[in-house]
Amino acid sequence: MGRREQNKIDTRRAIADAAFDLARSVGPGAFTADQIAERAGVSRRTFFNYFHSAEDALTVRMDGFLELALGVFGSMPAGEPLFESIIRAFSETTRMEGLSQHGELFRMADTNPELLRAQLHSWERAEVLIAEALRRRLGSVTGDLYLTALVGSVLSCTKAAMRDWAATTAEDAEDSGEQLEARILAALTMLRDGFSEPVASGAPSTARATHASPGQSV
Amino acid sequence: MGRREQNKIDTRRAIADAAFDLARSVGPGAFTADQIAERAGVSRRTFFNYFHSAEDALTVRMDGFLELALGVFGSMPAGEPLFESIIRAFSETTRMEGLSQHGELFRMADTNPELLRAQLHSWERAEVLIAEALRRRLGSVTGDLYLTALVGSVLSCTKAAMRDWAATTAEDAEDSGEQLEARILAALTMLRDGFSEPVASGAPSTARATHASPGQSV
DNA sequence: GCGAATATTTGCACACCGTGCAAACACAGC
DNA sequence: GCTGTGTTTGCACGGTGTGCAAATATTCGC
Repeated sequence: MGRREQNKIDTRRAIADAAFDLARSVGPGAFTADQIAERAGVSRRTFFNYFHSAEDALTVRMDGFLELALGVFGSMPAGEPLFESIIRAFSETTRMEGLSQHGELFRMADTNPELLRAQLHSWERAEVLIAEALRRRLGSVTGDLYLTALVGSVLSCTKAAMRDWAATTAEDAEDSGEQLEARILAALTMLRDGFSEPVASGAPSTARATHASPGQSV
Repeated sequence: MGRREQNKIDTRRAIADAAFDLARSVGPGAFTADQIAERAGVSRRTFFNYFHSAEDALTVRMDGFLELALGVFGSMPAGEPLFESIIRAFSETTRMEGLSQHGELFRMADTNPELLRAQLHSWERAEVLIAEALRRRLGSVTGDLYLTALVGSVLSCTKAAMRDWAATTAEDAEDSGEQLEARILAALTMLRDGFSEPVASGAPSTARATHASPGQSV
């Protein structure tokens, strides 16, 4: 990798880290682009070369999660039932590092509309990318509506799982990753089963529905 | 209704209309808050009393659609199968007036990130409201994750339907409303059936799956 | 290594944004 | 009318986001 590429990656990371540190210490929305730039050791102008706004610098991690999921999905065997691949792609992605930061960022969005919007945009971008990947996999037999509705629903369920996880799981829990994985699995299973019956709430992770239902041989 | 209330409603509408007119004539993102205010006959400061940004003034119609859907849903018989109510609530809402503007706004979002974010935020707000309504209806037997995943998926499907509709349907088509209704019905039916088999694409609206499947007696 | 070509960073300028504040104004109720 | 309350307005101010050109860093051919 050339010097140029590496420098850009480093700079981007430095800015994102500075933004996250600031958000953590003074709260989201309570700091300026200048402060981020200063802490990252770049000029204000350079900050805006990398991100459109302070909040955008906080979606790098979320983007990373979704890109990783997309990558994992791409490496699934093509013959595997569709929902199998989807579920495994997202639940395996929970084994990535730095997951607790995601929870923190999710919670921050509750008190900061701009950050929420930036995160929603991040999901939206992922939706487009995943829809494209899925189209390549399924070919042109499927309708656009089917494809986009499916991808949107999958991401909505994943989002709901992460929200629930962020809201209920202690930040430094030992089994944080497993907690998230269980919720993603649960939500996507509900989706595959058409939300047919309401699922009792309360303590999650017990009696997870893992029974691989028949059919689903897309 | 008192003078005060009526004035606020009028002002809000005047601003929203001014914003929409401007977006239509010069394009989204190509006008300032000052211009909206001037056209609406209020001061710049007053504009910001009503909306946080120029783009926010363009989500009033979308908010209206979603609030209307929520209202329709609330008036459904409580004993009706859940998906019946949901599908009817959204598809009946397509009979509202001014639907073509929604299509226009959807398309505008393709070229304007800020508008897209504002619209995503609008859907997000609706998601929260609908989840609350659903919780009141279903009681506390359902888990939070089930509820939020369901609502998110339903709205994702509706969103996908509107996107497809906005992209493929002529703005001034006579049967524009029916076109949208058919797509919403199709997408929500896919969801209810767990996206079990890929649906062939191409010309929509023929052979719509209307068969009321058994079960679903939530 | 050296210099030309190319990419990135930086400072500057500028229009615009979003909000606190207090005065002016409009409406409601008595 | 007169008073209390809610709304609009102008003003000021710090912050945002971007075009531009000069300065700086990296790459590549030689």
